[in-house]
Amino acid sequence: MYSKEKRKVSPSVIRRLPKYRRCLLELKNSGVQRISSRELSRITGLTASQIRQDLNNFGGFGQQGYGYNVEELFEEVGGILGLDKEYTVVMVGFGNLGQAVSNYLQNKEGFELSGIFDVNPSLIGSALCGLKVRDASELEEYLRGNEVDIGIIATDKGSAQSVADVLSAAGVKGIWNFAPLDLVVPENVMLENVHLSDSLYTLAYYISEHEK
Amino acid sequence: MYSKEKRKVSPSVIRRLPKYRRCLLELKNSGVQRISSRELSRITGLTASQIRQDLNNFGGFGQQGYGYNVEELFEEVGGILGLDKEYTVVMVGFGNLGQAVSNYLQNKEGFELSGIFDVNPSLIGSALCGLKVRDASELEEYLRGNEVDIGIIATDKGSAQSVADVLSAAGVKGIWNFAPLDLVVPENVMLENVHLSDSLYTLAYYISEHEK
DNA sequence: ACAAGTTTGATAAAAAGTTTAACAAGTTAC
DNA sequence: GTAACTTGTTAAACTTTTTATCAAACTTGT
Repeated sequence: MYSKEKRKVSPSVIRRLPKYRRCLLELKNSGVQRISSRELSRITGLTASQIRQDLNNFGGFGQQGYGYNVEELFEEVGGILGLDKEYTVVMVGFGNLGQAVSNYLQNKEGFELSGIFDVNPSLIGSALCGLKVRDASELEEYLRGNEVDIGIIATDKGSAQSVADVLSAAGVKGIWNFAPLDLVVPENVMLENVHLSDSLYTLAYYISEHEK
Repeated sequence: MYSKEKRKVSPSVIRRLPKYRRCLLELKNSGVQRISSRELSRITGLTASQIRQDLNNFGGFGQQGYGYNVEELFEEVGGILGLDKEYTVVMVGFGNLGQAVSNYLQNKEGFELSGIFDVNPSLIGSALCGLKVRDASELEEYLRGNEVDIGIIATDKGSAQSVADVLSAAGVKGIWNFAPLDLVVPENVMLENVHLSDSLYTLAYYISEHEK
């Protein structure tokens, strides 16, 4: 087994990977078997050169004179993104957003929701998404007994950091944070934020900027 | 009225503005009246130089020897983001995510949800978020009779582009898209995406990258 | 009113990141 | 076998982003 140099791949490239994958899935579903960077360029709006260079960060998946095999490349990109693995997930905070995201996860392969936690007594005990909602105070104990890869935080702002601390201490590998603040986590815990307010405000900025 | 040069401000700066605002709000709520870029640096983790330069893209809000007035700067940043205006919003797609986002908007000042649309017969007619859910086929007509600034798309992938077309044709200023695809919109319509899958996959990437 | 200390706004320099261009070498297809 | 095609790779160009610096302006305390 040869170990490839661990050069860091730029964030811009990483953020384009899901788009490539989405695009390849559509091609695959349409029965297309091969695709050239030129064609992909036409479809995605990116330059062919950029597409080739992006993919080459991870290896040479194409063949001169032929292009890329759609199905193979789709799998490769999935592998790069870590989607060939199975992740165990807990949801902390089961308000509207937590419920929506939990539901969303039900249809996602590779991400298995194993526990749901909330502080609201009227939610605790109810069975939703096929799981019983547990009291948030049981989170720490639950994590001791169950290996969890990803913790999702959909609590309010006030509780989020302490939840993040508990999750981090328990050894989760990543946190998907929906609470509107900047969490502090150990550097071995990967943090990905979905800041709805920031996104909406950015939109408001561009709207009002555009009107000038 | 003097018109400032319309130099384009970099995206990185724009994406930091909501963070500044969040931070300033906390300071304001804590009763802090003045703040220097040095202090802000300590709190946010950004460099003082960068903070000053970010703010100076929009004007000189500080005063030498003093720093910034917290409340004033908070308002200024809000103004830059366009949060001093009122936006009329419609939600298209009222599944789990649409409901969660609608609920989220209820507590947001400046964004008034005026219409909710879905195709699901079991939802249509029901009153949620204080509004009656309308049949999605009425969207076009509704937009003719009501001025709407922002359209939120929380439909499935298949319907999203046609909804975007209807919204764009009706003259909305911005689209907040939650559907997992890249919409094509006229350049006078601002588009902001919240791609949950992309975000989750990015997290998966960094988790599996980190394990190597 | 003054001097010492503070802090901004602005400019310039440096660094980092990203995109594009170009082409040799390998493949395909006829 | 040859013409057309397309990748992987390198290098260059470009853009963006960050950091450093300092004169000018203000505050504060005496």
